[in-house]
Amino acid sequence: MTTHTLRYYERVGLIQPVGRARNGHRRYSEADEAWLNFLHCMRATNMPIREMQRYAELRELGDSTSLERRKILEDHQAAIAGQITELQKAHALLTHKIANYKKIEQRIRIGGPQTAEPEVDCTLASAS
Amino acid sequence: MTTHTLRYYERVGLIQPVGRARNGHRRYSEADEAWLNFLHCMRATNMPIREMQRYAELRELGDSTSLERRKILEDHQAAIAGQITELQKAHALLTHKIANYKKIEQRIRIGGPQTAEPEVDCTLASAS
DNA sequence: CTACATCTTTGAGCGCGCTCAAAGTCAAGG
DNA sequence: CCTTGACTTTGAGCGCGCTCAAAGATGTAG
Repeated sequence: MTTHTLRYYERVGLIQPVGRARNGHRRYSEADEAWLNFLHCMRATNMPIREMQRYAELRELGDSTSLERRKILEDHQAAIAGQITELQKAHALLTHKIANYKKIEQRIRIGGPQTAEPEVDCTLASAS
Repeated sequence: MTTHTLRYYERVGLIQPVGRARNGHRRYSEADEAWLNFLHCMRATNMPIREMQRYAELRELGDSTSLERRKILEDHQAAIAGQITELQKAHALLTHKIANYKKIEQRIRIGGPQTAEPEVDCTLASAS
């Protein structure tokens, strides 16, 4: 996380004005770091800034917002589950395509028939 | 996939000029659809357009580019694996945080002690 | 014949999430 | 005293991946 990003997060309200040293420099407490870590983790899993802003806002309001905050996290967790599924599908598809390329390379090396089993853009459905 | 996106992909060379009906309208063949499906799958897993362009370019050049194309796919597959790991970590973290929220809500309902076990921004390391 | 919908083209615009530039302040080292 | 360097501020700029607007051609229904 760059200083630029930290400033940006501060500007858009993701983090509250943080403590300063005597010279005016920012000093991040451990609590700040934990919160930043959490933010980073959410961003890394594609939570939009707007949603993080909403969450941060509720957090400022205290425990009474627990339910709403929990809903946000549950929704995001579901989104993550969906992403994992997508990624796993793609991963499997790539395994097939890579194997196919290995076959092609084999054919080229042995100077075999160049026309048999042409390359196919296998879809997820028919991942041959 | 919107028509806008299809046009865009054509413009940037991800798909070759496609067949037309007599009136000039585009007609996508099954091969076209398979390729688009593949592109969609790669985009959905965060392959940058530039990399897809590179791949498409190599594809136009035929089997002799097999090795390089395979490398691209292998790299992307590794990237996907990394993403899955990240997502799984976040998923686990959220499970903990959600459980914590449920506890808080419980405390609120029974009017219990409001100060015990304050909320914590659990990190990945210490996901309590 | 007249609407209306659906495609075509080109080029511009936009939302997101940073990322950087410019100018200034302060603290320590030589 | 002077330089170096790390921070500060504000506001502008950018790369990505679409997304849309405007104007025009063509086909189908009433």
